Order: sequence, then structure tokens, then C-alpha cells
Amino acid sequence: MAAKSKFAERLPVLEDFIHKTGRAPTLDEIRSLFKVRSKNTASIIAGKFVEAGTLARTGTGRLAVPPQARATPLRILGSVAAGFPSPAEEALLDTLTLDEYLIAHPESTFMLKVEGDSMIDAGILPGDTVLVERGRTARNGDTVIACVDGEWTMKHFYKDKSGIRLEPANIKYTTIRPKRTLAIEGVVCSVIRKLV
Amino acid sequence: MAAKSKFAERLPVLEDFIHKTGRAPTLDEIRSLFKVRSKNTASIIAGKFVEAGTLARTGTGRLAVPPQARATPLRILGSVAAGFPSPAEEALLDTLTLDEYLIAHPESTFMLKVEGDSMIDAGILPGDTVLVERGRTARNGDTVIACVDGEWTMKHFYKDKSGIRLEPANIKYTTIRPKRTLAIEGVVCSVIRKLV
DNA sequence: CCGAATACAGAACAAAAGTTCTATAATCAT
DNA sequence: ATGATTATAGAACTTTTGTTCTGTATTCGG
Repeated sequence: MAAKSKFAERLPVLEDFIHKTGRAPTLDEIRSLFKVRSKNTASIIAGKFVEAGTLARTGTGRLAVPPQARATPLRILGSVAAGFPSPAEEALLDTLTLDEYLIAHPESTFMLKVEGDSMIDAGILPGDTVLVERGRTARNGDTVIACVDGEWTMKHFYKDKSGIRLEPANIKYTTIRPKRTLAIEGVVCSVIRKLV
Repeated sequence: MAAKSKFAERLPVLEDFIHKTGRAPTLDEIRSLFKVRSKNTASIIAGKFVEAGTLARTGTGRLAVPPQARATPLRILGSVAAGFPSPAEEALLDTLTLDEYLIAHPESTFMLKVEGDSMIDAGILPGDTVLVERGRTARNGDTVIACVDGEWTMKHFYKDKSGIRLEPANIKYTTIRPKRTLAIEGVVCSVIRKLV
């Protein structure tokens, strides 16, 4: 045996559906998702997923995405100096999801891991993750992902009368003035560091 | 005139519902949301929101959350050195939402704006946003939000035989050994910097 | 092989969700 | 004031969605 249980087989398919549609499937969609012909079977399958917490139900019995799988609206506090609000104030706080905050163009945005310390003086450390928007036009001072003479690198972008130059944020490295080929592949829109 | 249009008045209410439930309302829910008694009215209101892109429809006419308002699964590239994948490779990329990546405990996580340069040597700059998890136990080396003698501050946390000390990441400031009161209000889980 | 448990099919059913029709009130420009 | 436009109410109706019942395969341990 050790054959994967039906449940385990179906779980990733369901998760994929939720990712793609942003909502829970209906029983009919479960039928076509798992190639079962009976609504009863679909209902039983749905029940298992609800039990497992992969799906939830609305007040009227419809299938829904459970809270923990949803985009989290984070409460926004003022500043470090202000500290945490009292429970009474907390209800008044504005909320924002990280997506809303950081991603303007979902189709062209990528996550990229930072290697090396060439941007360390700009507070971009090795191991950080950056969100890169592809196809965006770089402006002076932007942090860009560029391909210079076949090498991929992250630098500050500047353009003046004498052409384009790429400046690292680390005195150990020197400014690059591309000789042969230069492609600005994307602009770094945000920096993310996971601490714990 | 200049009175807010009904539509503009209702928009934040709807957005709040979507935020809270993670799904689109039904016509009946629209009725109670906007205090209208007719299903027809609700249907018309829904139509307006669909037109405006605030809501969408499933293949069977049910109301849904539109793609741009959903959690965005970002494609994960390897590292800066590897550059961007070719279109052929792109389909194979793993995806992750920022929520999945950064938020372990949604109920106790807050966004907080960084003021001051006390953590600058740890790559946390003024203007950055940090995600703070409240109620988490701090471990040696963690970055914490603390309330020392009535003052809110962000520091590195250390605990040894002589007690707790809070160290800034900036030589301009000195280590704090709390005299009267110390409350570790939260642990900084991640740092976010929006560049463009 | 046998019985129990599980998975599935098919159909009838009940409830929910959305559409459409008619009619009344409110608003607004002229 | 008047006609046009818009917002709303109420009800009938269609479609979708989910439940439940009955019966048939399939699997699995002994």
C-alpha cells in the first residue's frame, strides 16, 4: 500500500483551484475537479475538506475559503514611538493587505532572493527578498535588476549626458558603465526581510 | 450638491465586507449591507459594482471577488545572479503569496512604521514598515518593540545572567538596561521597504 | 470467501441566489 | 410645475447549490 489516500491526492488539486479562482468550488465544480459523477460524492468530499479546514461554509451552507487561507488584512499602527493601541482604539484602525500595499502589477511582479552585499548601504542585505517589477521604466535613483555584459546584478540606476551608469551601494565596489550590452530587466519595488 | 454619490458611499462598506469575509456578498447580503429591502435594488447595485470592477461574476452568475482584489500568488525566482527565467521556464516556477510568506499569526500581527535610525545598522531604515507579532516570546537577538519606562522603542533583545538589555543597531545610541518598567510588546517578524 | 466499511452513481428534494416584471417614490434639469 | 431619470419595493420566476435517500461497486481484514 502506502498509496496516497484519495484525500491527499485531491488536496493539491483543490488548493490549486482556490489559488486560481480565489474562491471555494461548488459541488458541481468539485465533480469536474475530481472526475466524479455524483453530487452525493461531491458533497461527501466537500465535507471532508471542511472537516480538514481546507474549506469552510458560509452561514447558508455554501462552500467558502476558510479565514486562515485568505489574504490577511493587517491593522496599521502609526509609528514605533506611538506604540500599540488599546483594545478600544483597535477597532478604528485602518487595515491593508500586503498585496494591496506592495503589488501594483501582479502579472509582472516577481520575488527574487538577494545574493551578495553590493546594495548593503541602501539597507538591502544578502538573504533579503525583493519584489521586482518587470518591464517598468527605470528612473534616476531606482534600484534595478540589470544584465550587464551577460552578468546579472542589482544596482542603482542613473542616466545622464554621458550615458547610463550603475552604482552599487557599497564602497567596496565601483560604478559600472556598461561596455557592450545592458538590459534593465526590472525595477526593485520593495525589499522584504524575514527575521523570525 | 457635492453630496457623495450613493455608489461612493457604498463602496467602502462593500470593501469592508470583502475584507472581512474574503468573498463577495450575495444579493441578500447586499440588501442588509445597504439597508435596501428589494432584491431588485440589490441586483442593480451589484451590477454597478461589477461594472466598476469591485465585484466580478462566476461562470454561473454568482458574485465573486475580482482577480485584482485577490491575494496574488507571486512567482519565485532563484537569486539575483540567476536573473529572469525564459517564458518556457516560467510555468514551472513555484508561487507564494506574501501572506503565506510573512504572516504566521494573522490575528496578532500588525504593521508599524519605523521612525528614527536606532536600527540602521541592522538594515532597518526610517520609513520602513515592520510586521510585528504581539505576544510572542522574545529570544536572544530578536528585534523587539518594547515599552521602557513609558517610552516606545525598537531594539535588539538580549537576556543574560545580569538581566535584560536592549541594544540599538547604531553606534550613536547606547544599550538600555531598563530601570523601572519593561514590557516587550511584540517581536519584529519582518521588515518591508517600499521603494517605488 | 465473507462481512464490514468505504466510495460512488443516480434521482428526488429543499434551500439559496439571481433575474425580471410591475409599480411607486424621490430627484433633477428645464 | 413638468417630464425625465433614477432609486426603490414587492412579487413571481429560473437557475444554481447543497442535502438526502436508495442502491451498487470496490476494497480490505480476517
